[in-house]
This record gives sequence, C-alpha cells and structure tokens, in this order.
Amino acid sequence: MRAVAKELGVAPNALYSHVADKDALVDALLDDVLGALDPPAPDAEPLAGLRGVMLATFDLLGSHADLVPVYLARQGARGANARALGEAMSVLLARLGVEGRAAGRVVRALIVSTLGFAALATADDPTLTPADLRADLEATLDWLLRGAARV
Amino acid sequence: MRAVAKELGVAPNALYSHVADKDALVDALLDDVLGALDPPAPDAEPLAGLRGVMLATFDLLGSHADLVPVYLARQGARGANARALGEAMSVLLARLGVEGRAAGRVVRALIVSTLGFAALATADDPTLTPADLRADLEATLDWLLRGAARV
DNA sequence: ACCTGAACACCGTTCAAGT
DNA sequence: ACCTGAACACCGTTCAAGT
Repeated sequence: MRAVAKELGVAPNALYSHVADKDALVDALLDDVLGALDPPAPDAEPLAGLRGVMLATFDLLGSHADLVPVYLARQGARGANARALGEAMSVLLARLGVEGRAAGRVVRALIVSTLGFAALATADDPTLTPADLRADLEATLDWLLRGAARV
Repeated sequence: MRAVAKELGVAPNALYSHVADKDALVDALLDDVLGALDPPAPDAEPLAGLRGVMLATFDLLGSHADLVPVYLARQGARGANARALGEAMSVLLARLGVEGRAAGRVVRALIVSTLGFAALATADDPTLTPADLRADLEATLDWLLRGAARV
C-alpha cells in the first residue's frame, strides 16, 4: 500500500478512500491484468480454443512474473474478467459433451495446471527454463483435455 | 519469526543463531511436514502407487491448511523428503516406460495439480467442499496418468 | 469526495554485548 | 554455542481533521 501510494505521490492512507483494504486492491489488479486476454470464440474448435486460452494465460503471467505469487496467494482471480473466461471455456466444453459439474472440474484442472506451471516458470531454476515449462504445460493440457473429452 | 520466538519463550533474534533467515526456517518446516508421507514402494503397481502418494499428499495438506499458502509461495518443498518422494515416483514412472525428461514432466504435472487442488480446498468456498475437490483431483490424476502412460 | 498528519500495532533482521 | 536489549527500516490500517 505504501509503495502504491508513493507511486501516486500521495499519503498511504489516501488509498483507503478508494479501496476497502489491500486484498480488495490486489483482487482488482489481478482481474484487471486478466482483461488483456481474449476469451475464446464460442464457435472455435473446442480443443484448440481451450488449449489456446490457457497458453495465452501462461504467456500473460510470464510477462507479469511479479504477480504470479500474488495470484497463487489469492487462488487466482475471481473478478468479472475471470468469470467471463470461465464461461467462455464452459461453452467450448459443452460442445465436447462436458457439462454441469464435470465442466467446472475440467476448468479447475486446466487453471490449476496453467497457474502452477506459470509459478514454476517464474522461479529462477536454471535447469527448468520457461520454454521447457511451457512445453510441459502443453503436454499436460493435452492429457487433461483428451481425458476429459474421452478422445 | 516473532511468533515462533514467543512460542519458544525466547527473544526474536535468538532464532538467528539456528537459522539463516525466515525462508530457511520455512523451507525446513515444509519439508519436515512432508516427512509424514510414505514414499510408494518401488514394486507397487505404478498407477496405483502414483495416485496413492498424490492423494496422501492432498490429505496431508488438508490437515495443515495454514501451510498450504506457504507451500505455494515457496513453490513446494525442495528438501530431502521432497526429493525422496520425487525419486520414488520416478521409479514407478520408469516401470510405465516414462523416463528421463518425460518423467520430470509428469512428476511436475502431478504435483502442480495436487498442490493446486489442495489450495482450492483450503479456500473457504461453500460451493466447493474439500471432498468435491478431492474427487476433482482423483479425476485429474487419472487423466494425467493415463495420458502420460498412453493407456 | 478526497486528502493529510499522527499514531497504533505490527514485521524481519542486525549489531554489539553478555554467558 | 546460544542468548539478550536496543535499534533500524519497514508494514497495513485507523482516526480525527482539513478542503
């Protein structure tokens, strides 16, 4: 809060005229970053569309590395943009015959893997480059989607 | 650090005679908790063994809910116990024909999902009970293992 | 409606000193 | 080897007051 206030050239407590507390500000920020993502079109090929959003999310998180631990701490974003992405994913899953509780389960599995590999990618382990982890994520997404769609 | 010191009835800075800094203490604690897990036997049925360790990990994290955000922040444990579990998993994967870089990839996919669902389970969302999320994890592990083993 | 100064109750960590 | 008191440089947040 103090760092944000300094950035704005304002006293730290001035922020509390605009935001309830730090968590509220952080949640708003996280969802805002997610706004850069295009939800997959409803008529896209479902497997490619789902794969595509998750890889785009991985790439987006890679360019906001400092935010990844914050996403983990808040267990992902839950704002309007996050919901819109989730709903677009559910539409594609329905076209694969996955609906209702099962769709929620697949969305969670996809998100958890994407966030998890993004987190590993921001750790600076020289034996595990971001490109390697992106390839890991691609394989993982394929396993999940193929399993969920019973292809 | 101050809370731990108080628990021990000691001045906060006394801890620095035993531990380099907070991260070192936290890493040691996380790996210590992991010591409660039995690595799967090398001659166990591979799919059942791998599934079993991950579900046992999920259950263990459920009984240490306050530590789950800490695991996320530190991207899992990397101590001796974590390594032993990883190696036992690699042995089972080798018996499925998954070796080398591919084995590391599968281990990461399994761990990321397990930690991720454990994190969701500790969030208090009334629409998503720990039992539901455990079932989600079971399905996810099956998809990953079946995909990785090409069954 | 939006900002300020001052304060409260915290942090992790260092340093010099004691036994 | 292990502890202490004192201090440093921080936090998020509240409260009363100003415009």
